[in-house]
Amino acid sequence: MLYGKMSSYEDIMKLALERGFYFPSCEIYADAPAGFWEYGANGVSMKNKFIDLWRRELVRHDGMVEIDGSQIMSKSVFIASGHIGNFTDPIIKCIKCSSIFRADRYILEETGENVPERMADEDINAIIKKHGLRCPNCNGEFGSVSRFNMMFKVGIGPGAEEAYLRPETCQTIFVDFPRVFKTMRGKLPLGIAQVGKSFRNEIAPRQSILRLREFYQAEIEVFCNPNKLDDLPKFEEVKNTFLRLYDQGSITELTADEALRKSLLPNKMVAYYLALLNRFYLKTGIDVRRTRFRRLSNEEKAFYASFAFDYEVETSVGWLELVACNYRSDYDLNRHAMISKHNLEVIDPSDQTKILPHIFELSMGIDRSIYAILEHSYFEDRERDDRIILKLKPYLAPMLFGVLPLMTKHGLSEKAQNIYSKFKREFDTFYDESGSIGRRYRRLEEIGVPFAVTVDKITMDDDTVTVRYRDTMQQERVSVSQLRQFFQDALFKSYQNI
RNA sequence: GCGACGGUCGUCCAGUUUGGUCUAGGACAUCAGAUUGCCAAUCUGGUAACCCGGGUUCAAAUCCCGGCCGUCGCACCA
Repeated sequence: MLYGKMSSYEDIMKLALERGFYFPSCEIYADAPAGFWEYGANGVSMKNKFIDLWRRELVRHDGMVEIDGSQIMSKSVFIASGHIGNFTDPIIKCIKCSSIFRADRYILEETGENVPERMADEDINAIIKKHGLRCPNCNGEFGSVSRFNMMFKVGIGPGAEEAYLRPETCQTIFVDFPRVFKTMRGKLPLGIAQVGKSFRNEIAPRQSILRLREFYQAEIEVFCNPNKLDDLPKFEEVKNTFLRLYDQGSITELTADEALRKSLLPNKMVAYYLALLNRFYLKTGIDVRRTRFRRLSNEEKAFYASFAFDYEVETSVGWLELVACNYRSDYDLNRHAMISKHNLEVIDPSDQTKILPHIFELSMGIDRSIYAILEHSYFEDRERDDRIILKLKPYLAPMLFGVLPLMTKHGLSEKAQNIYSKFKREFDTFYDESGSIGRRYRRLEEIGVPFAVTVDKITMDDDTVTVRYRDTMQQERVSVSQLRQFFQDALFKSYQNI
């Protein structure tokens, strides 16, 4: 690889701030809350292209349907989903030093007494009193139990009717399932996908876009017949895809097929989607040798999951969870059917049986993925060339090429602006005549622009330009009339060759 | 949320110990001009900051209080 130094969180943070990939929300105000970040121009462009890639490699590839649902959903949705019952944690606060503890855990730890999830606050208070529990930090007394929920509550309309910002995008997919299945003439298995924002009131948001209170998810919910998880002909096309499975401290690399035969994966349905996911991340330019699928233990996995794999990537801040792959069984549809009193069963057309589908999901964190791509693409060499290069794939780079006149004299500016105008609606490109040519090349490299088009004196004679390659710094002469084809090919080839 | 430490141009840093000489300095970046004309060259000039609020004082970037944010640790993490 080019250059020795590993990129760090600080490098990426600095680049993001200086070059407008992302930055803190409301930053001109002192009361700007933590956990909210904005994408700037370069960040948005890259994020949009990431989502496009996700659509190509997963949604379209697999014939899924995509929806775009509301971010605010009714209270009933979250009663059904379990977020209100399971995620209002009882907490106790020390009156003296203000330390906060999970009441149920603390009581269990100190007394061995089990606190059921739905125990009333008064009963919990009584237990604390009975055992005379005090703050372990300062021996102060505890105040009475209060509730903390990770969801943001909102009041709808003048009556302030209780509703919540969704803590995961998938809930809209679940509640929309019957209509989407009908209107899209659905057949099992059916993938329903969604990109959008989710909201969690994290206690301690940290590390910029790695742990946000408002964040982007790209979720895929595959609705399937639980009796046919191994009846999946399309598995053949991915069976030789290599997967890196992590278990008991070590990573095993083997094909999806082998993983199935060794029972490291439960069925073809899961193996198929993990393989697709792996292929997708290969195309993002993340170094897949630094990724793994980690099977979660019973203690780690979410309450709705019967088994779960996390797709993780190694970065300078440790292993980062990018995608949660959960087998949610019929938990969600079952609960929504029960609470809403709608029958959510469908006919599996393949054998005309009526079933409540099971769900396997790929829940992707977009912000973290963007970060991981940036970090794995960042290279610098301070000693030799003093270059910082973001080696983004051309189809993910914020800009595909810059148009630069070698000098501003002899009509070169005008010629270059002409070329820029010709392509600006078709490609992400921009014009720059400020500073020396070398400086302009460096600026492009730093935000990952893979090509530079330079207009020189020869251009004025024969209408050719030089195209410079970011990674090699090599140049070739291309006729202006061939530029469109050149960039279309470049995009296509970079995409095909992976 | 708790604890420790910190917060000065876009970025990094000096200045805070001992209040005044700070009308806040430098480097890089950026903008304009000159010059060169294919890899961060040079010269000239410019833009640009003391996190917010309150207090002490003749005087606050500097001291005090509160808040916010950041880093780390604990806790949390669907």
